[in-house]
Amino acid sequence: MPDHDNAALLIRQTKRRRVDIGVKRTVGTVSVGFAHLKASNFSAMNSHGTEQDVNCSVVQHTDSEKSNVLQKLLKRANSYEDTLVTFPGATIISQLLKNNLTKNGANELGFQRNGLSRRGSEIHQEDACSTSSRGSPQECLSPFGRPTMSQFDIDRLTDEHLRAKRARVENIIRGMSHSPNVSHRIGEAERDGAPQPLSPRESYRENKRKQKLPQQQQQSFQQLISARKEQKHEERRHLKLQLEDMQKQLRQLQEKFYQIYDSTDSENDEDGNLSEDSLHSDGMDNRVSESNRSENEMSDLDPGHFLDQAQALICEQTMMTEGEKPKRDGSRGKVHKSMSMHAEGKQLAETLKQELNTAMTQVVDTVVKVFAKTPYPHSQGFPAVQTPSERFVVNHENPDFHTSNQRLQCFGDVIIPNPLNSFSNVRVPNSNDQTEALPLVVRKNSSDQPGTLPTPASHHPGLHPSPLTSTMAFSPPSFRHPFPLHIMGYPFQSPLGAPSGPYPGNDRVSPESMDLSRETTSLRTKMSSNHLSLHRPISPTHPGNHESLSISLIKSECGDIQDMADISPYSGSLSPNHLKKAKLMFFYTRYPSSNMLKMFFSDVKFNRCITSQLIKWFSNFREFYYIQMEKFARQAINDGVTGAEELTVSRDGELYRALNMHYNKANDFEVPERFLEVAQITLREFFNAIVAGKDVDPSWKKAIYKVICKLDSEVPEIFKSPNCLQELLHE
DNA sequence: AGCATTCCTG
DNA sequence: CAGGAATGCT
Repeated sequence: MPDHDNAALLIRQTKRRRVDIGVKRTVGTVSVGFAHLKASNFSAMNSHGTEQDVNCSVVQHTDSEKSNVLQKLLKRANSYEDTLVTFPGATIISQLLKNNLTKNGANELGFQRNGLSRRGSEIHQEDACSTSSRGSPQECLSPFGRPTMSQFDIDRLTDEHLRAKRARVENIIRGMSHSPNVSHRIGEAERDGAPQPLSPRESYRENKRKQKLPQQQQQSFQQLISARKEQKHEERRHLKLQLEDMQKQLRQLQEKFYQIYDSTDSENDEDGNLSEDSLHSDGMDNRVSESNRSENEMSDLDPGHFLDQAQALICEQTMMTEGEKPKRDGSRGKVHKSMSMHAEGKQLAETLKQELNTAMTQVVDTVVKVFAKTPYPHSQGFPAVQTPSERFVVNHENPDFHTSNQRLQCFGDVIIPNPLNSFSNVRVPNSNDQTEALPLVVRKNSSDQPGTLPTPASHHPGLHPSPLTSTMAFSPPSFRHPFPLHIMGYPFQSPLGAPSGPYPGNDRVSPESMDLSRETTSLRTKMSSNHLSLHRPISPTHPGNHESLSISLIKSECGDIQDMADISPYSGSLSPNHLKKAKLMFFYTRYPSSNMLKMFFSDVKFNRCITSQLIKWFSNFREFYYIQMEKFARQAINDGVTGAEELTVSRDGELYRALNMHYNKANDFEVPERFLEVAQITLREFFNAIVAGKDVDPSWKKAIYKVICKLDSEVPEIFKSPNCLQELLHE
């Protein structure tokens, strides 16, 4: 929204206003200029608002969602079938498939809502499945539901598909909401009987297209619509007829099927072996009774569903479909058992087995090809043709069952039906594979853990391609410790602090610079990543020159190449201990002059870069300090504090804890009392200013800064010693 | 122009 | 904490 933008711009502009107190930081003198003082709005409090963003939506997988996931799979599996080639001799299942298609078309209203023939198209499959997710979820449960189709069917469906697509595109492009009764989503308009409200964006698009559409085209479009409606009605009648026909055939097939399996079951039972088939003889009987359904119930069974039942019977996994459907004692049951049917049924069973097997193989091939990135040899690696019963026996006994299920999780929202577990020889990701994303950034060893300096193993190979890294990667472990020191340009130093190694001329060596055990290594990280990875590789012929080369790189980056021969490894950069020292100094001085810094960091070879960095440090310190002050002042106001006198800064207070955590994280330095006083003054200044409403002034902090900058106290002399950290922290 | 400082961002 | 932008002083 424009208002938002303007507001943001305004905020930014006001924030951009400096709060420059104009402290001139020349030697020892502190002068305060007021003329140009400006202040800015503080936005520190905004950080509280981020909690609202932590509104994580927890995805809970309910059963219904699981079934949805299952249907997603099935949708995909159905679409995969479109890529399958026609199986030679696929007579029965082909017929089932064809009938299935027509039946779906007749049953699902969604199929007709475009007024176009979309049989066999992926869109239709999507519609059917998505619709069935609301109504009868079982319709799309099996990827084997339509495992094959004849070439004629494919051609016809493809043609219809193309026609449907073309017509639909025409509809969308030409006719979008020309008539109030014709929305661009015709199906919705027809179902709801009212045009869908359009978003402004959509209406904009429509207007654009409206202008380009002549009046005549609108009329012709309406004619087209009505014509297609008629076509649709006719098609619906035709489909109903087809459906009835198909249902008859289906019933016959079911009867034959059950008769066959009844006979084979009895045969198997005779030899005493409880084969998988025999185990389901009871279930068979149940299904036989189910074959006596009413027409309406039969319409809920598509051929794919029928095949699912067959699989379920064989593998003792009822495919969950029947349980949800109320069983009726059909009064029109017709169970014919004749010997001629028996022979015919056996042939039917064999054909069914082969069909199932072939379909399974094809589906699996397709699915695996789609899912597994690494292609595996087509039709290789599969066991010899098995009977469906052999193939489906597996699940509840298969030792690989659980791993297979786990493996399925690798497919995300796609779940492969259990029969596919038998593809244990297919190379798909399993539970032993890497399923979680590895962190791209290896967590650095904290220097809070003494002696755990980064080891070569912790380096991501892609992040540190420098020859140094690779060199060190082959160093013996005992050599690892000085590694970061070399990178940083630190001398290889004995723990006693005496300079050693190839730096005889180092008179500025300070032991504290070696005290890396506690400090964080941000600087080291930066240096190692910038100056080693991004710059010229070290010449392999000069393996011992890492340090000096690094130093030179660092120095040249600072634009100060003077006195290269006299470079101390310290002078090139500020160490983490320097930072620590600066933080401790902040307890005494908030506005140190550059000269003061030079005095207190005498072990540093100053140049513009170093000076700026040190000044920047203190600027950052102040920033944090004032942010905390304002935050706590506002918090006190919100808590009902009325007088600044109530505000105190004590060592057990939250404010002190925050400050101490920032400047004295290790808590190994005794914060001077004076700092508490200054902090309390600062806090009260903020409090009073806010209470007085001065914070409406963009430069309201200038007065506070002016006050605080005068409260600097003398930094103890011990800070001038390069060894001050040891002396301070170990007494 | 150079520098210091604040503010913002990552 | 550093980099960069903006700003203002000298």
